[in-house]
Amino acid sequence: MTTMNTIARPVSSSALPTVSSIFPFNSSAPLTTFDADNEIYAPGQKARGLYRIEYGAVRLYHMLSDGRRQVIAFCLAGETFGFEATPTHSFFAEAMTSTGVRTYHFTANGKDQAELLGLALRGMLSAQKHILVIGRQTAVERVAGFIVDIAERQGGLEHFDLPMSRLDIADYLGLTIETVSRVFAKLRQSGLIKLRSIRCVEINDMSALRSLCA
Amino acid sequence: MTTMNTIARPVSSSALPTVSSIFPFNSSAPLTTFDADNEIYAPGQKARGLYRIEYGAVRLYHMLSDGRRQVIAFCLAGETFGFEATPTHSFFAEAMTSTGVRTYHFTANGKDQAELLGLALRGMLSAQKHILVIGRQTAVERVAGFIVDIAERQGGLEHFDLPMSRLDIADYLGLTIETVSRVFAKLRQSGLIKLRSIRCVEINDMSALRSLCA
DNA sequence: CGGTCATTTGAGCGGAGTCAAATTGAGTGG
DNA sequence: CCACTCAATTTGACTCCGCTCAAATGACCG
Repeated sequence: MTTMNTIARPVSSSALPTVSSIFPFNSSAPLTTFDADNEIYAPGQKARGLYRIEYGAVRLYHMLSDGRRQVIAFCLAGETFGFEATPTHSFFAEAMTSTGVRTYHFTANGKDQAELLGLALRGMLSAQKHILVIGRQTAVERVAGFIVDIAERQGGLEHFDLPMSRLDIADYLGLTIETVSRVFAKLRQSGLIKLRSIRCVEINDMSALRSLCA
Repeated sequence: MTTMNTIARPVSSSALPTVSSIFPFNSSAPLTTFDADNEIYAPGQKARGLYRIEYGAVRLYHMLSDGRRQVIAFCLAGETFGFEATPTHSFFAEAMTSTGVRTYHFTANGKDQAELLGLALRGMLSAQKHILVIGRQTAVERVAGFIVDIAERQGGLEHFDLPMSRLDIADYLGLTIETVSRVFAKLRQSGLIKLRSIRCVEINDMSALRSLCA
């Protein structure tokens, strides 16, 4: 049951995970499962611990009152989310596909604290880097960077499945679904990527893709 | 968004500061001073601890190779910055005005760890909220939210000085200097704010300003 | 008072958004 | 295996918010 959505996971220092992070503990909390698009938690709910994804994928997002949505992070298998600076959650967490998570609680134990601190610091850095992407990069740069990022987090294989829809990608990159679609088309027409299917991307020219990221 | 980050000095659980945070320790490290626009650290340099601002203000930013800049956070007096997920710094830190900072080092001591964790978590949340602002809000919403944020962090007075230039504001909000200037003009013409001087803002209608934040 | 730099204002452009229609594709049932 | 349905995605046409380029104004300082 460990490998369903794959994932090797060599954490290199340059490839930093999202808000979520590789979970450093051994443990065996009970497994909770969620179907696609089911809510794991919502803003205002009391935070009850950390969630480690056994299989599947999760989106964390904000929502404005008029419906505008901003996805903060995608968390993949092996990664951890649920950190909070306050006693209550600040975001929505939703399964993107059928997903299984284990919940963990931290103790005041020094080792736990140190590990949690590392996760929080990496989460902060990841969010800060995303600010640059959204604040100063063009649509092509954002999408190219996104593809490279997901490719690396999936283990760096030449092809991989996107666990998220075009709408999710758009809301993550601060774009619209149409723009994301057009950029994918452009990258495909330029020969940098191939779309084996709508959700399966094959990278033909990784270095060109990287140079597009600015 | 109504609460960009916010908040006056006493850190309540609901009130979170920027990347930087209110420093919870008593100590008396030596004071280091920087003139306006002087570098405190740069990406790649070895991180040597945390910096608490005694007076002045600091900007943390990213830079793309073609000169595009994204300010990640403004840190004001009393706040702390310099957290890193890696052994080296990831950003530029620069004094915005004449600034004095004290450097601190954390020990493996449990209390220190716990405090640092809190700072990191608040920094992460702050960055995540900024992603929403930059990814999904209009120019007017961003500037209105920014003014409210700074007003609250300056103590919630009816008027206050902006420690940063229009260019800094633009690079923080993912806009251009011209757009920031035009939005300030619009807010002034609408009677929501008054500009006592180019750097001094007076808020005439805080609730209208808040409702503009979306 | 003149010079320099920051900011504002104006005019026009363009990248990404909006609105709408066409196409693809995953299911579903016959 | 095929026909049909419905949702997701793609593509097209056009719009507009924020950007670019440029000039005017204002603030500060020797």
